[in-house]
Amino acid sequence: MKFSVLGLGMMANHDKAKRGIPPKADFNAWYPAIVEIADLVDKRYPIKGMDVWRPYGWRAMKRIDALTHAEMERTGHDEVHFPLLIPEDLLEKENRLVALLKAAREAGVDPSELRMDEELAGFKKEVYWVKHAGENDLDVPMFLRPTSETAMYTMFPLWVRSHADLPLKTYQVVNTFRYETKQTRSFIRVREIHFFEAHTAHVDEADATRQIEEDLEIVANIMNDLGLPYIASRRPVWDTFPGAWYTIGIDVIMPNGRTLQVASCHHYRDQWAQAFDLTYEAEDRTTKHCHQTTYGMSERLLGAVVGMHGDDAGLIMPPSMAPIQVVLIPVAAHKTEAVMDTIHEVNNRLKAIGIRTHIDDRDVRPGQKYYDWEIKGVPLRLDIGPRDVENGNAFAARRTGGKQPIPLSDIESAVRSELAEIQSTLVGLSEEHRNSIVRSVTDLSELEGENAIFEVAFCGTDADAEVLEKSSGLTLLGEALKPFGEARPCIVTGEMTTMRQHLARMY
RNA sequence: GGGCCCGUGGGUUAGUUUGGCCUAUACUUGAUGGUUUGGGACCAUUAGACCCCAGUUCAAAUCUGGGCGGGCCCA
Repeated sequence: MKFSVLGLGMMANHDKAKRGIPPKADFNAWYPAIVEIADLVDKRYPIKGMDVWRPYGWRAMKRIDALTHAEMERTGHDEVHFPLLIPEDLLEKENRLVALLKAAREAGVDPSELRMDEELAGFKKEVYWVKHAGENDLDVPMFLRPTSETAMYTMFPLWVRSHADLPLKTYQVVNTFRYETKQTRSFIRVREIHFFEAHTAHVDEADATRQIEEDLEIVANIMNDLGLPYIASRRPVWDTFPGAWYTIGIDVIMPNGRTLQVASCHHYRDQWAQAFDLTYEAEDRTTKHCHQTTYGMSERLLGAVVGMHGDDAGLIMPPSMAPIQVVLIPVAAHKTEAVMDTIHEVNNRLKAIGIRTHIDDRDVRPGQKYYDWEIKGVPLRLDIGPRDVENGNAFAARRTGGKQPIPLSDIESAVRSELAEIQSTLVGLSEEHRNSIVRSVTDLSELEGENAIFEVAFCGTDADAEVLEKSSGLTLLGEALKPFGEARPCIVTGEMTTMRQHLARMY
């Protein structure tokens, strides 16, 4: 914000305050403010952690979903839709599975390498229960799905009979529920979650592993579309999803250097299949257990887009998912009829090539429109006034910075290249951001400083990891999917290793 | 699990310590009319609130208890 000696600065300051956007540097104030000011959500619904999606926010989310649907179609997943309610008794299978794995782990592994496992029964406390219907208590209580393994794997055995039914690749986009007791935050920590989950079943471990590789490719595509910097890590054992052989977490690097897990993939091997009797008849007529995977993402993707790209003036939507890619602003339309004619012509031509446009013909001053659309993060603005019509131009202003006239005669390709430039600016910024935040360190004493993620060589036990986390106050994201090229000494044990791990502050 | 704090128009808030001056402050917002319109215009008119229940009291936004809702800190 600029201040002038003439008091105009004071005016500007006051006007800014009208919208009440705190500076982005104060992220913890900026984020909750901007999601409401930009009309993404209405937090006034009287249940904590359950925001109302407003039209603009919902459209933004649906655009992100559209990217996901396109990837699902490309990779041959079929969309399904399971019930929200799950009967309590189905949980028994799952509990038995988790207990079994826990026992096995404890029996087979040196206890010094294991951490204390607090939860397990914790699951029941984090879900919403339906215990009455009408006037009656239910014989079998039901709960609102926190995720759909239990529901789906009850049905999968009915669907899978032979190897010809495999691979089974399904997904759904649904709401899931978690009874959060901690502080909630729009999109980031909520009680009703807009959730995507893909569930697959395969003939063997190798095929399931190939699925995980495909999942990571999908992650890469979507993250590139959204311009988000991320780290994919194989989670430590204690952070592995119950019942999973291993879990890969996808963490976005937020502006303040904290990480936000936006997605995860789980390789279940045949552990769940054994618990749920998910078998198939192989070509050699023998009966085998399926190997399964899941891949989940949530509305946190939108939270990451908001957090990563926004600035002091509001949101910045990447063109790939912006509900409105181009806003058309008629200027001084009352002076020349040709202004509105030109606006409509440009609008029609852009719509014809599939660009999402909006004409802002409200009867307010242009300046107010500019500010409004900056807050909402529309990537490209086209002003058209009498002067522009005369010159055969539209005046293009990029939300990422920069303004210039572009020719009306070739408006389609000019707009396309403006949008492409905005997209690549955002991707470029995201890479810069990653490079500025991730710091490679070789000694425990260097694990200091705010706004940083530390890359280390680490191959210690769970107990070593616990010490590492406790002493630094950071969280171990896990083993990066790409190891170091050459072995280095482990930051704790000093042993040579290529294991590349990250330590960060997580949301 | 333990501790602390808060609840006033759509939003942000003053007033609560010490009950009465509250027929509740200011900004913002909404509506209507007019003048305006190339970076947040202005004027006029107008709309809108003390979380709920019980109690104390001549008198409660203010005190007490409970409920509901929200926030923060620690494990």
